[in-house]
Amino acid sequence: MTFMRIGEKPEIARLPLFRDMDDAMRERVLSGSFLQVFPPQLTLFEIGQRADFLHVLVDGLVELYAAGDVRDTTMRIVEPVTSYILAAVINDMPYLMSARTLASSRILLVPAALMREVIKRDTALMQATMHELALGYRDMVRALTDMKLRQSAERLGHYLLEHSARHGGKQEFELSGEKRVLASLLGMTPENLSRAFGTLKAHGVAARGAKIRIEDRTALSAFSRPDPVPPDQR
Amino acid sequence: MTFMRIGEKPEIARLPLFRDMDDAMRERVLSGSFLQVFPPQLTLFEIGQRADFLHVLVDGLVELYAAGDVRDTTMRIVEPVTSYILAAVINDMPYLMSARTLASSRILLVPAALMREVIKRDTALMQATMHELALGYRDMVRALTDMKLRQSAERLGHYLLEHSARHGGKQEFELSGEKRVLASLLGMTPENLSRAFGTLKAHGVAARGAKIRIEDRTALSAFSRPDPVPPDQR
DNA sequence: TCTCCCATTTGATCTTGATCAACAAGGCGC
DNA sequence: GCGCCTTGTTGATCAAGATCAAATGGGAGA
Repeated sequence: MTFMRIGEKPEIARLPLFRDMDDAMRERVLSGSFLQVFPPQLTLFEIGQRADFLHVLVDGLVELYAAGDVRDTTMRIVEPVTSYILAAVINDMPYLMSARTLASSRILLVPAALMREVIKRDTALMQATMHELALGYRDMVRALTDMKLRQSAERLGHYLLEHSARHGGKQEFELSGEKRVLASLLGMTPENLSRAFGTLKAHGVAARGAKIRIEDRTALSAFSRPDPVPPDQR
Repeated sequence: MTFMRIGEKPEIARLPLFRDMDDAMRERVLSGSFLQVFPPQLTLFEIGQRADFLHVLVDGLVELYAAGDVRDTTMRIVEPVTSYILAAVINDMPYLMSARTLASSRILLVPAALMREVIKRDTALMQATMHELALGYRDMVRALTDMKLRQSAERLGHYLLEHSARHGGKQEFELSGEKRVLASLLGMTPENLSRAFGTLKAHGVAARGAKIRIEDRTALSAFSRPDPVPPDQR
């Protein structure tokens, strides 16, 4: 649990959330926050807790998941550099999801009360927060329709296309995180994820371990029926 | 298509979204908007369109739905008095859902550009918008976990408990809208919704047509496994 | 009041994905 | 290098929900 005051974090300042705000205000936020390193597989917070920090994943990998009585389900896999659980912080409400690190991670912890206070003073930050929440809302709308309208292999195909697009559109890339987590994110069992990869072989996807190659983007796209509305520009 | 300038709409002014803003600014928003009456089953807007108006349902019933190639799915049933599609308006992005009236409805149409302009000028409105979006985001998180973790009869049970709570906690109430729409909202077929009502008979729910009576709230709650986090206060 | 129409319900069967079981394949410590 | 433990894959069966088909029933209009 190494604590350290923040020095210069240009990547954080470049985040859409903090980009447009007043420099002095940003400095105030950052100097009131700490950058902390967490080992893999560590629970960062639990569902139901009062939101005490806004998190910004600087480096590593974090899983957000919700718990039922019987089993958990992965809601989101957070890659750097991204903030998360903004909604709970804004409204000073309990987390709806738990979080754990999937890899050793560097996370900026912004005290929720500080965040709320600065938001009230800095209009640019408030506007950025508003935009961020609207984008998050739209992501969730897409995730829900995905779950309701597509079947499992289609969901996987869709995920691979999006994931590839988010990482520079390369046709070859590596999955982030374990397949079991991906399966849970996509709302299926690990067994069925395997079978879904099998199905996608016939639709332009070559997979060996975590290495994925999209050999026929058109075919995959046709199979997984992309959203009618293109992804939001961020 | 009856257009009318708005006169006094205290219920709209009382909405969380508009409640705290400057009176003159609110007047500006309202006088730039129209209150319009729509017949039932009319499409209000289609997925993919640029968001041109923020909607506030004053009276009636509206369905928001997303379309796949094969079938549609209901995303939300909007009851008065509530605003909707705020996220698309804020970010000036295309709608992710289509909307249709389920009953004859009176809807306040606020031009999106006007809304965005006033938000920039009125901090209280911006803050209210931010809160609203955060709540909407949390609703979607709940909806997604609901879909991923509960099976169909449990989803129905959960819906009935929430619906009852939202309508003053009465143990007897009427469903809003047709059952086919409810089925789609809950991510099942109308046939299975019928069967789900059958299942719930053994868990404290009496249904005759659209009239529902929750005879044993404890049993129903135990069966449908409520969220670990209680519903957000609005 | 009587029909007709359409939403809903009920029943039978089919499909998808979950579960259970066993096996393969790496990666890591000793 | 060797075994061991975790992760992923494959196969067989099971359960939930979808689909197809047909019957019921309630309400609006004649």
